[in-house]
Amino acid sequence: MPRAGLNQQTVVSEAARLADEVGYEQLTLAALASRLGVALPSLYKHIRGADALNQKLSALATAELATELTTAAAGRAGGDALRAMADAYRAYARRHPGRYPTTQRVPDPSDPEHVEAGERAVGAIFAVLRGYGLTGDDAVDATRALRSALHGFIALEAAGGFGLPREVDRSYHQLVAGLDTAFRSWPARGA
Amino acid sequence: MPRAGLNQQTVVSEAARLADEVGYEQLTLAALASRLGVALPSLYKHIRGADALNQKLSALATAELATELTTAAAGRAGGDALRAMADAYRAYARRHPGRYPTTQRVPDPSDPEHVEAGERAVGAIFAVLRGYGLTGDDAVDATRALRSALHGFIALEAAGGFGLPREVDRSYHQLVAGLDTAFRSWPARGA
DNA sequence: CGCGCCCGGCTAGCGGAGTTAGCTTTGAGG
DNA sequence: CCTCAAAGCTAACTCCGCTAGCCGGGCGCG
Repeated sequence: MPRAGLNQQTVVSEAARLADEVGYEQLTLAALASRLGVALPSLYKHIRGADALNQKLSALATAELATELTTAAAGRAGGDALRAMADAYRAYARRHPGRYPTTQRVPDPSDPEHVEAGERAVGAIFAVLRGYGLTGDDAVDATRALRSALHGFIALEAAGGFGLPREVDRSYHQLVAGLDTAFRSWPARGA
Repeated sequence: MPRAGLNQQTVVSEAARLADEVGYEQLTLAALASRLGVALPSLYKHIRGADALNQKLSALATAELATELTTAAAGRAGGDALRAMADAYRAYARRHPGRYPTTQRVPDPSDPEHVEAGERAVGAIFAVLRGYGLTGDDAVDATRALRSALHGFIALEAAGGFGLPREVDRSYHQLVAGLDTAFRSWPARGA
């Protein structure tokens, strides 16, 4: 009986693929093991358990998302950058419906790659907001607003909270336009 | 051995209390049964199963939330109404961390009370947006934007995605102010 | 080239969650 | 007072995560 030749890398990336196929909620160690042609307990040689797997998935997805956001914003500024980043954000969530939810997990402080990925993601957002003249506490507030709006939209969309799919694109476009408006005249702190 | 005297009403409302105490993820039929002083399978005399319970919980929470939103907006208009409604929304989510997540479920079409509760909630939002002169498709887009922003913020907050708790209030305040700005000059459709 | 040992696979078995089947018994209404 | 529907129960099954402990493949070193 030849060995499967797994390692943490292959386990996590296959888990990511599986999650995208069957949905985050349906991602199970049993399904993953069977997909990898291995008995369930064998996974424990590579990963500490279900929770650790989700954490690693979060690190992977956060890194991917950070890269896409950075790429989207590169070479653009202001509203252009904002729209490009927002589109990239939603596109990632739609392309990877299983791994996207894991990006909401707070990064594991003991995993340097995870922490770095999280910093890259907010760094990309900060860079765009700097184009609106937002820095310091204002940038913190605006970052939270941007993340809230985009994540909220995607969560509602994924939950089926909206009606006709065709119209959803327009609503997203309007949301981003609204953010642009808000950032242009972001209320002064303490206002 | 005297009967416990349960019915669907008492089961669901106790589930709501339990969910708020232990968290939505930790709400389990086993825990609920033990809380009600009954064996687990007995619950099936009142509820079809775990999924049906969550659906009923959703109906309950949606109705409560709709009432709070309506009350908050009553007698106010424009930015005042928006701020009051946004505060009520977040207050509900914080006061009922277990039942709030269920409000994201799409209403069960076969449960008239659930459907009606959902309509009341978006009706309350529509009424506030009408104060900004938003109607028709614009109101649909703006409603989605508002729900996205508020829900997204609460989701990130609950996930621990923000830092210092003290600052979070300010960020929420700024988010709502940004929404006010956006709604004041909501981009024309087709823009 | 051969041999030892590490490590990645396995089987067995536990506890917890949800669900179903089918029995018993309470207690309200005729 | 007696019937009977409904409300409780026990037992048993499935699926999931996890732990313990065994086994053998194949790499590294003598």
